[in-house]
Amino acid sequence: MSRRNAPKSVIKRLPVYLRILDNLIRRDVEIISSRVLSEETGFTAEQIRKDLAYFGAFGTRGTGYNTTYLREKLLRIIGLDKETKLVVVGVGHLGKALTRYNITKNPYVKVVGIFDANPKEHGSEIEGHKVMSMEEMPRVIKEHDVKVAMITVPAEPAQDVVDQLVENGITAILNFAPTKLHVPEEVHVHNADLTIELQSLIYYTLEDEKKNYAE
Amino acid sequence: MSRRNAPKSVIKRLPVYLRILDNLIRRDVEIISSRVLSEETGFTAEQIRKDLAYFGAFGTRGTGYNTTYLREKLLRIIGLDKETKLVVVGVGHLGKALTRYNITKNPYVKVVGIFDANPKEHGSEIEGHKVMSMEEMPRVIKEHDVKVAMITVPAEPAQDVVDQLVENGITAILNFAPTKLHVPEEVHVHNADLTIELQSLIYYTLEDEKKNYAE
DNA sequence: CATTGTGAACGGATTCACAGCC
DNA sequence: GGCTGTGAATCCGTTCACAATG
Repeated sequence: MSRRNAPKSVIKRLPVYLRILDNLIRRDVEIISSRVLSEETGFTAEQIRKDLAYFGAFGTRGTGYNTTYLREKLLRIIGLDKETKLVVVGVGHLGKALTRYNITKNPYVKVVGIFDANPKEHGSEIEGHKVMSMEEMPRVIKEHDVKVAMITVPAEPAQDVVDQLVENGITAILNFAPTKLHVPEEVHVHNADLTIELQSLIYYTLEDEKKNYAE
Repeated sequence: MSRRNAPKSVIKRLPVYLRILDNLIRRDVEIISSRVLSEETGFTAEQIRKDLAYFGAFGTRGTGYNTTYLREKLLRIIGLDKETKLVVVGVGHLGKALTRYNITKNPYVKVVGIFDANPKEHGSEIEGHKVMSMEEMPRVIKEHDVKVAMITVPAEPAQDVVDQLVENGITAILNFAPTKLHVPEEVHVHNADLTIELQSLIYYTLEDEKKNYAE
């Protein structure tokens, strides 16, 4: 069955399923029902079945899903069946931590270039990877045919950095800079904005205090 | 006009508006139309007007919105008109970086406690704040009446940490641990999961390669 | 008979279109 | 005239209910 254009919300859930399956397989669980997946993920069983059905019929009626088989299908669907190359731009505290996290914890992803505008950082190492100058970025992206970038620069230079990335062939950007990025339609941006998450969370702490907002 | 129960999607956009307003005010812009806000945020002008209308009529027909006035309203709506106290649990590389980020970049938020299970971290400082043992957490939360927590512990201990937080009165959790947290209905969790963001992004890099997934 | 896979019904959020107002 | 505020129409994702099937 071929890929129908699944909604974004579905795509965001696929990595969750993958993570649960990894855990189950580690515990030698071979079969899993949508009901149990539901308990593990917090999504409804119907939703899980429908999500998977966007890409094919992977289960067995009356039984459930084979964990190993489903995991392999998900890897293929998400695009993790082959290693994804990644460049990182910006190595402040957060950039360093996130880069380290990706290098050590994300087996499906390979960091092939780390860049920063600050010359003081050039040549320093993060988990054995040297930080390079921005000038080297185009060469590295082309050399490895990189499509995915993570940026953790401040808000001000972010758009300029993104323009350079897009110009050199990047089509997917994980943005930690606290700003809206403008990119061509074919380029995908996922924003991971700490401040927005935290502030919208704070909203709910006063949810029950029924207050007035005009005057 | 009083707060009607606005959808989650609206709440997530409020901090975006706030950030744009902060920038505009810094540039001495006094009036802004929903159309220009639309260009700055990427949301449609109608959506912006509707979002704001959930909380009141803050604009002037024929003119637009007064930036300073709207900013103040938004601060009040989100709950940022008074300082929000925050505790942090887990100070690995990522926890340290995020804590630093909050202390230095988030003026509306005040970190009142940083905790870690690892005794080696106890007494070490992050931007002048001492890291404490988990045993001190209940006291600090009660002393400051803290409602919001950020957790950056590994997946395994995350649920246990969350249970402790909830037990001590935390009602809002920003979760960086790569796992689903189970909490009572009245507790709000926002997940900020790097791996999920990155993996779902990778999906889109192969969007155009029309492939088959069942064999 | 348990569980998947799926068309139909539902509901919530976005967009449309325009009335209301400065 | 221009821009906000908003009911109505639309779109899209979730839930429901059940047919299909190992």
